[in-house]
Amino acid sequence: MLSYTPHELIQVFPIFDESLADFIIEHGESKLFSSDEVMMRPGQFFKYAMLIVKGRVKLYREGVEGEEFFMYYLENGDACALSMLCMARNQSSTIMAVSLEETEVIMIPIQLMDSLMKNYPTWYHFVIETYRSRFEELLTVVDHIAFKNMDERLEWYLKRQASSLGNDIMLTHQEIAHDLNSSREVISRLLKKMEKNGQISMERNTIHWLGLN
Amino acid sequence: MLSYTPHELIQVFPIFDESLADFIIEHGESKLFSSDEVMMRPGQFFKYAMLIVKGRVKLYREGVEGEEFFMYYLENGDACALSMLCMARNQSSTIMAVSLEETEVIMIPIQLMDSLMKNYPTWYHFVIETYRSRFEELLTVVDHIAFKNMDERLEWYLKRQASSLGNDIMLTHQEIAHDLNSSREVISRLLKKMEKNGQISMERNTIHWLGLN
DNA sequence: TTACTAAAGTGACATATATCACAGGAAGAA
DNA sequence: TTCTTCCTGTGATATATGTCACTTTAGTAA
Repeated sequence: MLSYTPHELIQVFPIFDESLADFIIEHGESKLFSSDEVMMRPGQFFKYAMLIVKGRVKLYREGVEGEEFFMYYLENGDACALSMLCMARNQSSTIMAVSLEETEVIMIPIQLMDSLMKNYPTWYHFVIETYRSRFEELLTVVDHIAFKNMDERLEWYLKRQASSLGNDIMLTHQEIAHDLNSSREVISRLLKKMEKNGQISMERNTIHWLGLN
Repeated sequence: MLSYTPHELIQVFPIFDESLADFIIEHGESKLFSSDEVMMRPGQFFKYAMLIVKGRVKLYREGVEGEEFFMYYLENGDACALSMLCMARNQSSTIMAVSLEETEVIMIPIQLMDSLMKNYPTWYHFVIETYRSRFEELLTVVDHIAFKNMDERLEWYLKRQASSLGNDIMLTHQEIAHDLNSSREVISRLLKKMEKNGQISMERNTIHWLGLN
């Protein structure tokens, strides 16, 4: 039993209708993650679908030697597509999800999925839309690593950060390098170029996206 | 009205139950693609979900300058996850699907999706499984281009080809290079190495996967 | 057979990115 | 303040891959 009102829920998940909201409030469980908690880790087996009510979650792929590769953020109104793949055989999905801020999540037990699907058309619309948007996001990720050089990838990365977290991007060069599976020096040099081009300005620990193009 | 018997359909799509098979036979449309036909192209808007009954389809991503990047094959029993994203706004999804052999497809008009979802639980299981498997496949694709060097990617590529098309891989170095968005010379050299390592043997137009590791 | 074409092999060089080594500077701790 | 640590800048060099130029080979058509 959740402590939201249907109205509150619908504000975050506009696709939901009243009856679906009621059902979720009745049967969902609430969970609060503090900042920098690991919410999902490689090899984990999921018993819940997770809906993000508030906060921000970073999803990234881990390489066998501990490399990281940033994929996307989940924010309020999003669901974790991967947690919905929970019914999958317990294949070790090497994906990591980490909260970047305090994050409020609704957990929906997997046993309820079938009944939700059957009885709440808006639920499956929501699920399909979740898959669709993540799928498309993944495709653009593939595009960038398959076809683009690091300078363009960095630019795209910063653009995404800016649109999600605001124009003051509080990340070190090292962190950006991690996310792009590159090295700090390379990123520093490319950032320098972008600064000369007037696309960004830099401070210690922060990059200001000037968003001129 | 399709010319399959429910039994035939269920053989190809084992997850289907009798009533779903009946429904699809009654309302689906059949389409035959000959070899090397473009089945889906960038920017296309879909009015059908496509199920592959027979044949083989190659899905690849196209870069802005005409580069190619192989993603996966669809075979009998598969559905095109992307065609199921049809309800999506008409965003130009820059993906290409080309038949590699004569390919038999069932087309399900998009208007039927809601009713299928609602009335046939096995249908949404099928849809979810389609998404899930393609999503996972995409994730491993991301892994490889993000973390691996060309030699490992080539090896993985050949392994996938072998498991899908058999151990005699009838592709030229040029074609492989295209699929990996690399260049022929690089692929030739790496193949030479693999031959020395005893992983493959080579003939003109064909690579024999020896599958020793 | 001969001629032609597509596929494959190979050396030389170009480029992007990774790596190493180190220096300077800013922020925080003592 | 001084010390220390972390962030950033930068040159030198290594490596993987891409590109160019050319040769060799295998199959095919005449």
